[in-house]
Amino acid sequence: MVHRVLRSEMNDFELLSKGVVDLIEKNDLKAKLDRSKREGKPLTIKVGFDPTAPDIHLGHTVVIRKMKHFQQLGHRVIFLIGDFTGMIGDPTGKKATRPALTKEEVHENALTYQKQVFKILDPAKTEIRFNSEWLGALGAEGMVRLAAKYTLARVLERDDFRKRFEARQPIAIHELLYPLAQGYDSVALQCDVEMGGTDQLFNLLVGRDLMREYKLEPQVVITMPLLEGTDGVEKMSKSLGNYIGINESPGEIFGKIMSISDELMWKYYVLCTDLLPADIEKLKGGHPMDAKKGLAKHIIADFHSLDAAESAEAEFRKVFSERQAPTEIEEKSLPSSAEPQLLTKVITAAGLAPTNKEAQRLIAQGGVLVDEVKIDNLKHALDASAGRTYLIKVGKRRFAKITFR
RNA sequence: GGAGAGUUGGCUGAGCGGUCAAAAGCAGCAGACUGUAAAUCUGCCGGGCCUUGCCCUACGGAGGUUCGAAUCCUCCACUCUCCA
Repeated sequence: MVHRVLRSEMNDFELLSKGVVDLIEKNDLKAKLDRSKREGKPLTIKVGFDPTAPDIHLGHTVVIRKMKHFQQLGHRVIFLIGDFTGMIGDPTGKKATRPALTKEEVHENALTYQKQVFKILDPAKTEIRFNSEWLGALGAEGMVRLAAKYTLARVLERDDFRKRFEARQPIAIHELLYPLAQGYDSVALQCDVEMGGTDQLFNLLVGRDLMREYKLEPQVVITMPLLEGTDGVEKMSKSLGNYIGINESPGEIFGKIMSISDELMWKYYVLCTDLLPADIEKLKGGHPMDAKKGLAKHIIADFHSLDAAESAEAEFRKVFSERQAPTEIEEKSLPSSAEPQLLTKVITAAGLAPTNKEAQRLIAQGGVLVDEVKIDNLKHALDASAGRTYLIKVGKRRFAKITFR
């Protein structure tokens, strides 16, 4: 419904270029769109995904949302899973090379991807492909021939490589082959458009060059902004722990959205909702907290439902604004004993703190409430006879109802 | 192949042979405040122990020197630089 509004108020080119960072070349895209309309032939759009991280978060959805826009205009969208490149493994940093994925794992991950990605994309209009299909067939000889089409100097133009090179950090040879392999995907699929985050710009442009080498019409390259994670600084990623996964519970998403800074919220509005730019401007006049709640609800409605969004908001108000216990509290059973048990031990046993030491700190800092009463005595012990139940609150948002049995 | 530099806690990055569970910053956690799990301020930030202290594990790996080693020596692994 929202996208209908978008379409009716923008022409195709405007919709497709909304929010993009790079669009190379504008005129190429216009020409392709015109020709597609004239000949009734949809364009082929490719976006590649890493098979090792099948948890889709909001950062991924920025590009996926753009894929959806292409779909809405009737184009052919290819969700490309980089199983070949994934099998080689990307040895970033000092850690050992990632264990190569087996075929089974790759397919399992692909299914996980599908389940999530179809919350945004239209399954009927999405083609899922694996690049091992053509890269595997290339063989060593083909790979060498492919490598012959590019030079080291050109590869080192890539900012990422140059920085690492200048910082004297290791670069393994096969990493240099990555852009080539990715570019070859475009050759094999004869893409009209390839999209990615701004960090992908170089790889996408290599695709353009390689297509020329193979006498194909070069693809249009579109990059989308990278979405900062909940910390507001680093790009959203699972390994940094600053991500909001689309499979997370409504309550979790709501809280995480509320934790982003006021400034960052507007970027999320542009990139993670289909609201019209004009409507977003209007929101800026209101109270930031209301705008942020609205954002959280939009996002939850996309991946869960409107109802879920409403109840997540109610729950948030209850727990954080009114500081009450949440409606649903995790229940834990612990073995009873005749002797009273130290609160610190109980907290750790209930999984509310990772270690005893941590539990002690939490108590010392006044972060622990038992049955709504603050406990600041490290040696506080609970009557642990069978049947006793306590409501323990640790910090602002960790609750557990524990029962001794 | 030769010469040299380096490897420290989740990350960045200091560390004179004892006063090092290891500076500082970031991240994280807690408290206060508030408009939110925003911002700001304060505190905490390896683990164990009914804990004012004691014990265990930790500075790439394995040995060694020493009363004592993150700090010195040897070997190994890995990374980088320069020369070929």
